Formats: sequence, structure tokens, C-alpha cells
Amino acid sequence: MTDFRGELNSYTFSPSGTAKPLHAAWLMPIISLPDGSTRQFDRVVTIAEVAESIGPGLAKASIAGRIDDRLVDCSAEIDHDARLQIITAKDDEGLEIIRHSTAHLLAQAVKLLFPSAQVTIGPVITDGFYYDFCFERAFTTEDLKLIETKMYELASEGLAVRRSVMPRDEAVEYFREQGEEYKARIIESIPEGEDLSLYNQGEFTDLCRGPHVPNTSKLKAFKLTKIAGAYWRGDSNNEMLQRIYGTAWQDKKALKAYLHRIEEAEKRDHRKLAKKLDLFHTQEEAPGMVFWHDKGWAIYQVVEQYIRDQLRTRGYQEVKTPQVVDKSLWEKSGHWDKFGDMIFTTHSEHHDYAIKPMNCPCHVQIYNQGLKSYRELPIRMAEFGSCHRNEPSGTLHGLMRARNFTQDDAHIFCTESQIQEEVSSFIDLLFKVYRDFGFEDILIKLSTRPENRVGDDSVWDKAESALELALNNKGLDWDLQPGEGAFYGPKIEFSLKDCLDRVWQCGTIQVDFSMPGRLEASYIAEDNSKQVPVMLHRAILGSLERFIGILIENYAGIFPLWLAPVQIVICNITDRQADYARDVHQFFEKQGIRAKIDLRNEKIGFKIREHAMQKIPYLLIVGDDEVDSKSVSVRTQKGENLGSFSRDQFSMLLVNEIECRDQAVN
RNA sequence: GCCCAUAUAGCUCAGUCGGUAGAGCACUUCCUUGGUAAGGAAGAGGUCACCGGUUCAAAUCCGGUUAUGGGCUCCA
Repeated sequence: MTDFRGELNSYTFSPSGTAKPLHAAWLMPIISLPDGSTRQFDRVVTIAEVAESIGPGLAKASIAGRIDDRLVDCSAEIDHDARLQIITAKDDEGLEIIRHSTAHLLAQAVKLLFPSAQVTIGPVITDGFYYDFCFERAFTTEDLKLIETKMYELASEGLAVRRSVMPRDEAVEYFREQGEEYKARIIESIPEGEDLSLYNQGEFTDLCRGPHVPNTSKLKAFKLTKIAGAYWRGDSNNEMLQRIYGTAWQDKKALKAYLHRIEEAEKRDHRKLAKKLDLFHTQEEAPGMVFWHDKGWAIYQVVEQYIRDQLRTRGYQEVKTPQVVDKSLWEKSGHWDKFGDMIFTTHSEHHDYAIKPMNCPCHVQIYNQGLKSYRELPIRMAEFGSCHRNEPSGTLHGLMRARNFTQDDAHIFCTESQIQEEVSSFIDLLFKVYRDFGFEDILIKLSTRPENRVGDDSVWDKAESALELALNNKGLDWDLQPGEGAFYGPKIEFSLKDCLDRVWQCGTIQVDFSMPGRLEASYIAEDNSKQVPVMLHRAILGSLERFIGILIENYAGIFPLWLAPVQIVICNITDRQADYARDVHQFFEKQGIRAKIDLRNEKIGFKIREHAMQKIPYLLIVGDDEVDSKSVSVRTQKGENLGSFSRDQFSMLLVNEIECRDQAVN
């Protein structure tokens, strides 16, 4: 918020210049400022003039204004009693406007350098903006540098940014004459008869709702970051445009800080850390599939066992189903129709098989063995189910999007009346698990009925409200995604962010009215009638691969003790302590600690450096002193020297620290 | 799948104008037995992703393929 210290008096202000008197004195607008003070003028004034009346510093800093609840340009006139806030670069809205105006600056520079390029849209995004262009050849990184230089040139020229209004049809004509076919098409999609605002700076005019900075000199710190393809109107049937991304900030210092933050974040990339820490690799012969190395697999197993422990005490049964299942089952479930081209297949004798892309139909097969009574419901059937999906090549992304992944999958067969309770306890479990793994920032979305769907609306009503109620009862923040549900039922999605704040869906719970019926699942109800159960698909982690990917980035490879693939390394100082070191190593291995031993003929400083870089939580150093006193000297990953402990003492400390997480489990 | 970029030793990366390859770390051997983030010496290691083309000559130029990275679209 802009600070108006010491400007508390109300008074009438009449600046010299182009006065535009009001028709009647009693119409002189009273302007209330955020600090509670008011000002009154004897004519219609612009926001810039109000800012000037408050002080030259504010006038210089002003980017835009907010009249009542409407964001407007500095040139906007105030012709009624209004609340006014002057927006500067320090306000969030100010920064957004700077980014939006920088997008226009980008378009202006591109048009100057490449007149045949057509402009389309250029919105603000997190930390910056982009602008989509249609151009006959691909922009290069050299072009990007040229464009950026031109942008700084235009900014330093201090071009006034002027708003004007034009009727819709005239605007279509105007842009068509300029050869801006895309702009004309955008305007054509706006309802007829509306007036549109245009913004002009120098030779460049763009259609835009605004507001914008008053002058290009306000744009001081920006950088073009990357070029990418993007479909016109986000539709893959349309032609591909070229999108230029950029970042913009209030000053050079903030820009530099941002670039540094990104650089640091990139170091946490799970694919980079996997190489450094020897966790897993992928190779050309198996794109989208993971070769887990022993350290990565150790993490995987801890995560899997942790989930297994959680489910065991919550009424789940764990099962295992086949990897290769006859195609007919997938046709029956409806998946073949919808996802056939993404299913790996194989053939043997007279069978066409699918490598299973999901576990649900298999779980229904287990459910279908034997008659089920309503008394048995809910049945919660869990599997660490390895699935294969032939994901499009361009979508693969390390562990985050793989072609072979393992779901911590479970299906809850229940009655309609049990949905809400099951959803509620699932959400509790999910939050408990995410907290144990150190996640706080969890995005929740509720996706409701799509146009194409199965099931009566009354059933959808019930299912959607069950999900919504479960979320609201816990006071959770969530976003509604109308129409985004699956054809078989509504769902809740839980997403986490990676090191670059990209969002990945992890947990989910989905109501399914379709599959149990399709696959002939039933139970005998209280009145002895045969009923079809509701099926809840649910996963906490989603895919173990994806979750571990995010886990690696979230911890930057520095795992808490319970997750660390190697928990301690025992290092001797000279050969004399080799036998004792082996004793110590065996001792801790027997305690169930993931321990390694380093007996190499290297200086202790060298060993410490290596294991510190490998993010080992504790290094146990043994020299002659420790041999004599039957102890170990302990150093933490952060470099803190904890001093000497007996083996038993330190073992207890380790077990306590590991159990610290386990206690939270129950 | 689409757009753009990239692919050189186990890893991280140099390689100018086209003249068949370099560094650091890691590895092997030797010396060193050193108390909390790199001790020293020597050696070995590459069909420059793959296939084809241009050229007297290709890591380098051109075309294709594959994979990876960044986006877009998609994601049961």
C-alpha cells in the first residue's frame, strides 16, 4: 500500500494547467485516500494530478490507480466522489501492471525489428509475462537478445503510453488494415457493440483492457527468458505460434534476486540430484522408465513401506494383480475405447494382451470372487500397482511423468451413503502423510460433472456434495474445476509443486459410478436385493516415482534421517582402526541402520568432504582415541561436530530420530 | 504428438576458419598413515548419440532418426 504519511488534511486543490471545470460547484468530487484523509478539487482531475498534489515523489512513483475497486491508468479522470489508491511498483498490482506493460514493450520491439510478425496475446504470468507471435521463421536466441536490447532502448526513450477507445467494428477494421489478422479475430470474438480500449506507445498500438504504466520509462528491469511453441487459442488442432517468455521486476535488484533464485532452484532438479547422489538413471533404450540404483531404491522402499504401515492400520487389504491382462477386460472397462493408443500391448498364441495401464479392473476381479454382503462394505483394496502407459514422447519428464510408474493405488467398494465418511478419512490420511514428508503447500481442486458422463444427475448431486462437504468440513481451501471431472464421476485432486513451482497432481480421490456395473460387481443388500457398489479410486502419493521426484527437489537431496538412503558412514583415520571400524559398521547394520563404511587410504578431510557432498546425515569417525574408548566421534551433515558417543548411546539417538517421524504416524 | 534447443571420456564441460580430440573431477598403480570439506606422482580411458550426404578431408557443414531439456497440447 502506498503510504500517505502526514497528508491528513482535507483541502481543495486547484492546479494550474488545463482545468476542466465541473458543471456545478456541488459536484466537486471528494477523493478519499487509503490513510483516511480526503481531497477535493474544483474540477475533474486525473490520478496523475492527484498524485502530484500529494507530492512529487509519489507522482514520480505512480504506475496506476484504483478508483473504488477498479484499476485504472494514471490518466484516468475522477469525476465523482471516490476512494482512490495510487498504485506504485511496490504494490503487487503495480508489479503486475509493469509485467503487462513489459509484454507490450516486447510486442513493440518485435514489430519494429520484424514488421511481418503478427501479434496475438500477451498476458501476465507468475514472475513475468509472455507474448505469442505468428512469424514466418523461428525466433532464435540471437533474436531474443536483439529484441531485449530494443526493449531497453524503447524504455529509455520514455514513450508515453496512451489509452484510447474505439468501437468494436472499427477496431476489427483497424487491425485488419495493419495486417494483424489474429488481433482482428480476437476482437471479432468480443460481443458486438462494445467499445474497446487501445493502448499506443510510439508507433505501436495494441488492443488491451489495461491498465498500463503511463510511460515506458517505468519499465526498468526485465529479461527475455525463453522461446517456446504454443497453439493458437490453446487448441492443438490450431497452428502453432511462437511464445516469448520474459520476467519483469520493479528494479534491477529484484530482477537479479529472481534470476538467482531460479538458478538455485534448478540445482534442486531431481534429475541432476539423481546423478550426483547416484539414485537412478534413465536411458535411450527405455524412455520414460526408471533404472533405480540402490540408493534411490532404498528411498523408494522406505516410502512404500511407510505407506503400507499406514494402510495396514486403517482397514485396507493389500493385493497384487497381473501385469499383463487380456485386452478384452480393458474393452469391457471402457479404457480401450478412450485410451487405446496409449496402452502397450503384447500378443501370445490367440490372445491380445494389454500391459496394464491401471489397476482398477484387476481389483474388481478380486472383489468379484465370491458373493459380497453389504455387511462387508466398505472393502478397501490396496496395491502398489506398477502401470505402463505409452505417454506422448513430448510429455515425459524425469520421474514426474514416466511411462512406467507405481501407484499407491486403492479402491474402496462401498455404498453411496458411505462415500462421505470414506472421503473424509482419506483426506485426513493424505494430509497426515504429506505432513510427514514435509509438505505444507498442497493445492486442492474439486472437479465436477463433465458434459459427457454416465449416471443420473441425482447420483452426481450426491457424489459432488459428498466431496464438497468433506473438504469444507475440514476448512480446506480448494478450487472448483467445473466440468473437469471424469466421465464416471467427480474427483478431488491434491497437487504439489516442484523446485520451479510447476504443479504436479499427486493424490486423488474419485467417485466411480460406472466401472463396478460394467465389470459386474455387486453385493447383496439388507433387503436381499442385488446392488452395485460405488467404487472410490484413491491414491495418496499418486505415483511413487513422481512423489519421490518431488521429495528429492523439496529436500534438495538432504533427506531427513528416516528417508536418507545411507544414514551413516563410518570412516577410519588410519589403517590401524580398520577392524574396529568394521565392528562398528556391523553393529549399526544389525540395528537396522543403513550404514556404509569407508576404509579407503585417504585423509579424513577428504572422506568428510565426499560424504558431506553425498548428504550423509551422520559421519562416524574412528581414530585411535575411539578405539581405546570404544566410542565413535560424530559429525552431522551440516558440519557440526557432536563429539564422542558410545555405540549404544548413538544408536539410541538414531533410533529416536527415526521414530520421531513414526510417532507422528499413529 | 507439436514448436524450439541440445547430444564430445564415468561426471561437469572446452574444442576458433572443416585438417581424425582436450581440461578438471572420478578411475588404476605407486608414494603418503594423515583427527573433521580436496596430500603427491604416474597411467589408462573417446566409432565426438545413431544413420546417411557434401568434401581430398567432418566432432565441426547438410538431411534424417533417437533421446534429453524448455514450452504447448494431453494425462484413465
